[in-house]
Amino acid sequence: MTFSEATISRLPLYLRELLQIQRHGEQRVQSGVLAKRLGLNASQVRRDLSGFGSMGQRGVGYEVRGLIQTIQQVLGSDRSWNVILVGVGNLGRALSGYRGFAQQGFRLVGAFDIDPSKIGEKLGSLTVLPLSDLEEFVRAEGVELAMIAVPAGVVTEVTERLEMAGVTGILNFAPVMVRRSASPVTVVNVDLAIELQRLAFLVLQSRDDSES
Amino acid sequence: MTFSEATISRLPLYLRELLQIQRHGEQRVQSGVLAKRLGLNASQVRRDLSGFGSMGQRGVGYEVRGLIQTIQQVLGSDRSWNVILVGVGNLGRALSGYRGFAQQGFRLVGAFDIDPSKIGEKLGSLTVLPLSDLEEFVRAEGVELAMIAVPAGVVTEVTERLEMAGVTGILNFAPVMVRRSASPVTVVNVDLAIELQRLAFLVLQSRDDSES
DNA sequence: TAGATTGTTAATCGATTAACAATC
DNA sequence: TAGATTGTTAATCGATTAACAATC
Repeated sequence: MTFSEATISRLPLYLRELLQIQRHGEQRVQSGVLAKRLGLNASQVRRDLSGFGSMGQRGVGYEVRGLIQTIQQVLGSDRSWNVILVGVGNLGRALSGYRGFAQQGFRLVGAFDIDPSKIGEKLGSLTVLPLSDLEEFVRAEGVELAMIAVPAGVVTEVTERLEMAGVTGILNFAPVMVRRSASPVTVVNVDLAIELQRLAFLVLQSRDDSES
Repeated sequence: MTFSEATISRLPLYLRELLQIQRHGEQRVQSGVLAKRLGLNASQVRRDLSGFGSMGQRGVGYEVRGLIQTIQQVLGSDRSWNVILVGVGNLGRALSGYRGFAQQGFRLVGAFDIDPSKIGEKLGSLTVLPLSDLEEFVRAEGVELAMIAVPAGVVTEVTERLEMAGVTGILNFAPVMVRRSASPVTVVNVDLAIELQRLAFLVLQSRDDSES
């Protein structure tokens, strides 16, 4: 069971739509329906899904429940992940309250900050801990993933400490690319300003198109 | 001056690195340096940048200042955009305080919520306005872009209202895909849970790799 | 001139799509 | 059986990369 880069990036999208379809009470879905909802081509959807082996029935479609289970298994959201948050600013707070995470098996088990005024503060059911507790906590709780929402200047330091402590994946929201030298840590960078920039560019482009 | 999809998605990344390089005091940069910083191939960088016409000097490199200006122009971040925020929950608050926006020409000029308890609240220098003021505000202030951070259930309604009011671009942070029928509005969807899912998958994959 | 690096071509690689036989 | 939809092939399209002549 191996998938292309492009297919992998679409699996979470399929999963989201399928969960929605399931909530709607549908038991089956066709490639054409999924394609339309996601703005893709039906052939593309069938090709993506065929990576799972035979999941569909010709003339009928795909069983929603089965597809969901399989995709969740591939993505690792059939199991639970212990996640910590480093940096309890505005963005960190937003992340800690984000509903979507828990639904996909991500359990926020700890939150850290360096600012003494924030230590001890409540974040839902969590208490903000000092950054100095980071390493011990990661080991004791078996933390695998970390979200970092700290100022750009301290990203490198925090990343290194997480790495040393044994975290295996980092979701970085600071506007600097985390470079991992030759370490075994996987990093995904999310830059909100870049998304806004992409939007602005697309808007300009669609204006040009409609003029010509 | 026309760019491929793939190149466009990299332009904001080039811009970010170039700004960093400039802050460092460097006046010139080579394709190989940019490539390394962004994890790309040097040929790819040269090919991307060659879309601007001749910006580099053989044997020397590219002038940082000139590249920055050109990319900003292409992306539309050489001018200023009026942006509003709809939905002042945790995420909305985080977005309103995000430093990166202003730096790239995005001016947050208004914030809206439907919850009466939030109306009148201060958000930096802004005051949260009731959703009922949306249309008038958009027209009066010449708002072009909107960020929406509202519950999934009201995304469609909010989107339609923004569309009718004349907004041309929407950055959607709610975990539902905004579908634009045949409207002229450009939408970019950002789903934070999906990024965490991608991370988890990549972590699983790197474990498999290192085992085999 | 000698060394360095661009700009661009041609080759390769990967992803999308149309089409249709297989089959429910 | 007739209608529908999958799974898969082959064709197309687009993006990446190596290589090197052009030129600073």
